[in-house]
Amino acid sequence: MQIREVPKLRSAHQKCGDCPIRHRAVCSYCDAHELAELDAIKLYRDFDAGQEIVGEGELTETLGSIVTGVVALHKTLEDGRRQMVGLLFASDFIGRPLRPIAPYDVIAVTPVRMCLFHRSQFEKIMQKHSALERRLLEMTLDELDSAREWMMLLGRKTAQEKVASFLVILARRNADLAKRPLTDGLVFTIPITRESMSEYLGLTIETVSRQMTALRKGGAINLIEKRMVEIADLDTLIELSGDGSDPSGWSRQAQPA
Amino acid sequence: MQIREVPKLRSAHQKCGDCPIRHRAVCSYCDAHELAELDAIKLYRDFDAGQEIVGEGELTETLGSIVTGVVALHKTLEDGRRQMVGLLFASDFIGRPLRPIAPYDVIAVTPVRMCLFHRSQFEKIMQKHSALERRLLEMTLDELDSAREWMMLLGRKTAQEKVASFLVILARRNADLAKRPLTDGLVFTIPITRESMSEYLGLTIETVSRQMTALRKGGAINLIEKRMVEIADLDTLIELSGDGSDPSGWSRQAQPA
DNA sequence: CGCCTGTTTGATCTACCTCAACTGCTGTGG
DNA sequence: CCACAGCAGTTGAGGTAGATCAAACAGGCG
Repeated sequence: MQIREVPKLRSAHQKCGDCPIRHRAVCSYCDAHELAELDAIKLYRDFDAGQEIVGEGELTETLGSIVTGVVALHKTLEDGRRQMVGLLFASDFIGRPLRPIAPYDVIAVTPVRMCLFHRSQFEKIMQKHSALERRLLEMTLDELDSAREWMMLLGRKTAQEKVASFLVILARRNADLAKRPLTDGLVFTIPITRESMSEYLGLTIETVSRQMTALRKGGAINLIEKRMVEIADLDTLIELSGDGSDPSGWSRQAQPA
Repeated sequence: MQIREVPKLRSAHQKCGDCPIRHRAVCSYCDAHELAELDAIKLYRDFDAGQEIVGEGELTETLGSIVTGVVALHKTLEDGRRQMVGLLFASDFIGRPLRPIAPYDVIAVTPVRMCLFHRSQFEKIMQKHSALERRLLEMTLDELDSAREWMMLLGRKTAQEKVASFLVILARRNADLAKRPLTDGLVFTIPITRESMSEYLGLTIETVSRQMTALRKGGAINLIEKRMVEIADLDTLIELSGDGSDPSGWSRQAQPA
């Protein structure tokens, strides 16, 4: 559990200007001067897949952005039941300024590189320059919308709809990142295990597996590998996801205005 | 449905200084000067119980704080399944700056008085004075935590645990507002119908009713009236709610630093 | 090769849903 | 003042989606 004891520090000290998440992360509204201030205090750190980044209830002395990789937020009940409450990707921000105690586990799902700041230093800069604060507010509002969409999924959707919805989200994100339209034939990998999927969707691992097979047999998807999906029939998949015309949501990836 | 056409405008133009939510709302960090600016553009509006304040997918031209009353946020699937995704009380903020399209219905559960601002005016002031923005960020982060706690409830808790959890939240909030400790004997009213409870908890109305009876028969609560609950045995109730020692959460009402 | 982890598939069980009836209030109108 | 309609809530009987328990399979790795 405490692999965290030996954090890797490979300080591949990259200039912020070249950063792959420069235009989407919390720093995206910063001007050159502000960026320089952040640059001076930032710190890269790598985590292995499966490694715990922060434990539920812990005091966190750092916060920062995901540069590469996928991170999951988990809550656990005493008897071990677990629910994923966030799934974060490159450019997403981890840690809550002014709220030092983590209300959930933070776990690297794939190998992850973080761009970290010390809490107090970051908070100081944030109070000085509103660009950071503004962007963080935007990102938090988007997270909140996404959490609410997820609540609808957890509370009211069937197992089939949950799994289909999850695949649509992943497909959207992948099409987005590849700057390609979301169409039949799109192939992407599911970055998490079936077990994590079940924790995301409020199901058991068996039910997730059965629904994946059902979607495959129903012609909505092809399973190229267990973790590699091809969208065979997007319309069907969206239909099965329960939010057909999807007026509001899911696309948290909305461009930052 | 469109009772909204005839909004009451009773402009009981109250000074911000006397406002009951002055020290908790989005404006709580504002100094006298900033407050005066807000005062100049604010507008009170009252809504009846059951009235729709904003519809899902609508463009909202106003945002603001709840002065009195209870407000619910709902999402609806095409086939009519509904999930409550937020339950807001006095001093909570409604509306998302920079995000004009509402991703959910906003409905007055009790009679509600709102303190409203025009979106563009509010955003302008917000960009000028960071006090507003800072407080809004804090409140949004707290909402997000609360949404995540709720996800845990929806995804993993049993019907019994859901209902017990809901009662504990209400009890906490009531004890808080009354500035009294949370103990056996506390009496409070449930501000929503059984139907709304079921939409909050991702259950049916019948299951909610059955679990209320079970909690009563189990000696955890007394039902003074259908909507009025006495905490008979707080320890049992918390035990049944599933998060016994509750390390992290539920207490979104944390004092603003 | 055999072990381990992740995944699939099958058989059964149960918590919660669905459908239906009934109770108690409150308001309305003859 | 009573009849009764309408709504919120409760209770019961039976059905089902998804959980649980169990077994088998596939791929990677020492």
